[in-house]
Amino acid sequence: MDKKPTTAPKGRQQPRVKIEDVARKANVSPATVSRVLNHPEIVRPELRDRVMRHIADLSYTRDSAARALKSGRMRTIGIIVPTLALGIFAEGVEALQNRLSESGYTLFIANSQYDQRRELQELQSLIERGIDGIVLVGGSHERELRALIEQAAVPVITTYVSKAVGGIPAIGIDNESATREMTDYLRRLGHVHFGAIANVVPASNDRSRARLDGIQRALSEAGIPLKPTQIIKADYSLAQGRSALRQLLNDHPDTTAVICTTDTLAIGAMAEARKMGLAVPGSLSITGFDDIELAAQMDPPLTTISVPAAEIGRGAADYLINAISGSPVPKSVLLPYRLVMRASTAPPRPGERPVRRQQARDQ
Amino acid sequence: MDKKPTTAPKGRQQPRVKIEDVARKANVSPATVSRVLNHPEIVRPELRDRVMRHIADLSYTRDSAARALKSGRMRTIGIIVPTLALGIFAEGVEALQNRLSESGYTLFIANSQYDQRRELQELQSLIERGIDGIVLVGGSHERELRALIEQAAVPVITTYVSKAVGGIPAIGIDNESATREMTDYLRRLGHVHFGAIANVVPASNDRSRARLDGIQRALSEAGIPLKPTQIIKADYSLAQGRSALRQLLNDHPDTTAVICTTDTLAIGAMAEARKMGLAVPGSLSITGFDDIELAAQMDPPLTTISVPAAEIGRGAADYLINAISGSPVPKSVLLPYRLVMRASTAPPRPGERPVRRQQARDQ
DNA sequence: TTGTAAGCGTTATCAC
DNA sequence: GTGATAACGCTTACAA
Repeated sequence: MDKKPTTAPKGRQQPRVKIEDVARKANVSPATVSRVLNHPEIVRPELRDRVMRHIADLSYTRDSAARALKSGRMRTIGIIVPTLALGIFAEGVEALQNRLSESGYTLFIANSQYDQRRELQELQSLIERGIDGIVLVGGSHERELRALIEQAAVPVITTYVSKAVGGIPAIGIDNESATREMTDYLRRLGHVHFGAIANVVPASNDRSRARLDGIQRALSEAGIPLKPTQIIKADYSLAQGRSALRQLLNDHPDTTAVICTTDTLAIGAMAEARKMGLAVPGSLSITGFDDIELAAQMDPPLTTISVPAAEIGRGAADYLINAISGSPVPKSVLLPYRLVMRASTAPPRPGERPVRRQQARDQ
Repeated sequence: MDKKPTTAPKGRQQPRVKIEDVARKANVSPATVSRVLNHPEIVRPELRDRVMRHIADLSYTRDSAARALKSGRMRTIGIIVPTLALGIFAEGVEALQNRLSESGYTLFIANSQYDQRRELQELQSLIERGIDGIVLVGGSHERELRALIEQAAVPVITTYVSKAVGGIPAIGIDNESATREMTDYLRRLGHVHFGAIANVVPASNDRSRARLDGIQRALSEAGIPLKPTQIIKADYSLAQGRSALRQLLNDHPDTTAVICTTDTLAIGAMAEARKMGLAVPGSLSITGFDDIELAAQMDPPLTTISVPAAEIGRGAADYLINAISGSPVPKSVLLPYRLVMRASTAPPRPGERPVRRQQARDQ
């Protein structure tokens, strides 16, 4: 490790060039320079050009702190994600940032590690920074959060869910409806013996909760409600997908379809199935959620729900930019998901599994 | 899509509570309130408590723009990553953010999409925002970048590489040495027929370039230099890992070891090998780089290089915090990587290959 | 059309 | 130990 210590360059040593310097060089008043920058159309073209030249010459840039102080606007948005480790959030953040950048906004990022207490602290810190808008994930938050946001009078939007909760507008998909649809699809394939693997740890993850609800309701309505032991609770790691499948099949060897609330869990489940010598989808259908890049590349490719993360990010940016400028904004934005049927699902094959199926589907 | 438009709440409508309000309520001068906040130890305890109570009562928070204007410090760091889609960057960013948050700093995030021109623009925007420090990735940048940074007199550090380039200190691993070690390891296993799959698209990716260099140099020194057709250039997608392996084996059917500069490429290569009926590691050894979560979960688990992304992020934070405060900082920080030997590598089995290959093709 | 000048909210430097 | 006061760099009435 190269540790030769040198003294760091201390902050701005050369005093920053300011508007007054430009004004002096251009022989105009600071106000004119400011106008050239902010309302070029009201400055005489000839003068404007001269000023602009000097601005470029001195490579002058405005001090954003001073601007913010004067205008009350930071041109800054904050986002708090549970974690960046999940590609789905990373993708949304990236899209958000790109769109904001186009509009001259900059993005503060913070992460809560799925800890609502910490989310509140980060929000506090963001608000103190004077952000003009805030992006959250999901609808499950600490009590104080709403008061904090209201007091700061900062526009807010929550993402990856579709229903406004507690007055906070949302942009995202209907998670419950998505897993309902997935469940129905599997039912139509002929499956009767289901299992669910859900990343409902921690409990604050309301997206996964909704996904699990969708599965449970669809099956209840179909008259084959899930028993508690048919629901394996996990976090979002691949390893837990593995152990969850093992546990599920241990308790319910007749399972023919496993619905996971996350691709990562599904991929773990697939890996375990392979290890157990179970053919997918021959002996066991497995489904995921999110449609991460890897899903399509699995062997077999994973049937899953595609979540429009980039659109969510862009939409959140647009929402906030409009809200800040006082433009009309929707109460919430429901984005479509897509059920992507690939090769990890198929009709169950009666007879081939330990347990008899009265299934009528042909192969 | 729920589109009922409502009028957005416009910016701060209630005037923000300021230091003067607290001062009036507490019957002290604004200066005292400021001191309570910034140097509590020099204020009479009794007075201090009273002021603090009123601060809490009004839930007063300091205006960061005004503070920044006065102090010249924004307590803000910026980072520009090529993309957030790569887990390795997301992990580093998260660690960076966590450490900064502990120290009262907030992180601006921007992404360049591997476009150096865009990196420069984002940097410009960050500097205008008055950031106190900047984190970059890699050592390959636009010409103007250095001048910009120097002029702004902002401490900077580049990450995921270990050598300071052009006066910009670095924190990360020695990528070239890592692949060298990987290559040597495979050589010791007995491999002679190598192939490399490198994500050297786009060319600005100097980390991958260094990784490829490591492979090439190690093999040159061993007297078995790689032919151009033994090097497949790719981007960083799994799909390209697949096609790269196919092309490689097409041109060089006798290949027994494939070194990839990225886990994702390696996983793609493994998937393709399986599809071609090639046993890994029996017929073909495959290695990755990064040690993403999935690597250990593959079947077989992937031999790879573990990159300490979280340490890089934390280290970058510490570096900048020290640099900003004028504390001594190292010229660069070389972090150790780890060669993680798992089951995707084994000694070559001469003679067994050609036959299998044919069988695989015919299927 | 351009210049003058008054703040924006905070903190540091002075007096007291 | 505490209070008045003067910046920090910019924008915008208002005046010219």
